[in-house]
Amino acid sequence: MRPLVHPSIEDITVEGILHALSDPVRAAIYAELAISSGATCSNFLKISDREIPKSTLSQHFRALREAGLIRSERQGVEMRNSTRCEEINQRFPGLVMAIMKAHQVQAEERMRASKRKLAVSKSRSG
Amino acid sequence: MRPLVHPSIEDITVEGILHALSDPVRAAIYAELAISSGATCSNFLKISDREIPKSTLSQHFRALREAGLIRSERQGVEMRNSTRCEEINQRFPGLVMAIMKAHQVQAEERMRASKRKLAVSKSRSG
DNA sequence: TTCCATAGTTCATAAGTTACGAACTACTGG
DNA sequence: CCAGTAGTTCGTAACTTATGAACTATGGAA
Repeated sequence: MRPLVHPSIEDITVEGILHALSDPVRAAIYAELAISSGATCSNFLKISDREIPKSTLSQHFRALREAGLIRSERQGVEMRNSTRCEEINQRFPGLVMAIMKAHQVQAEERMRASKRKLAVSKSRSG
Repeated sequence: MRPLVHPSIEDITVEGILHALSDPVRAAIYAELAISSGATCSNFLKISDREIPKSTLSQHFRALREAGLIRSERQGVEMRNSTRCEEINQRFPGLVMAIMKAHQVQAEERMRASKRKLAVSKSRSG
């Protein structure tokens, strides 16, 4: 089994970061990790109402890791993941924060939209 | 020929923006447009020392347009392109600016790196 | 008009990327 | 050593992207 690859800070690219975070599942994983550092992969088998197969999840973690966004370390039988946000923020100040903030804005909008929709369907049926 | 698609501001997604700007050619086009608004597609047939086939370029413009990053308008025989940065900045404050800034940091680093390399090869040969 | 040139789009397809089930490896406790 | 849990790898099907060739759209000249 090949060892985990973590790019050194100067090998991290903007393209890589953007690509990694342009996937909604990976963005959600990253956001969650930013809050609760040290989570394992299988903590995310269910994310935002979707079941993710574990092989897919493994690939998502690899993508985040090889883009330089997270660090993964084996701890016994499981994997502890944490963000590399301080490092990245030093190299690309404000980048990751702006992206996370935008994702949050969007999540809030979607929540509002789904509430509106629910209200409309209730008023139609009732 | 199907008409140009420009998403309305509320249909623009963070995923879409990140994906569009995760390609170095598209990021370069966008950066250039941010400075010199109104450029045409064929202004970019050569970008950062690379020849881009015009069909490929057309697809890149479509990607930027459908992600909501640029607006394209036919003007006579050509297409005038401009960024939608004010709109986007209203919805996702700071996002696009942070990305552009990061791309710039990286471009500067690469320039420094290539200069160092050149100096090394000169000192070896001389 | 008709024809030509310029600017860009579309289409077919080849090349590359991603998703996911099945089979694997790695570690732990009994 | 075995069983169980956590995660990885591999094969392949599905999707995406790049590009040449053929097309559309527009404007000007004959």
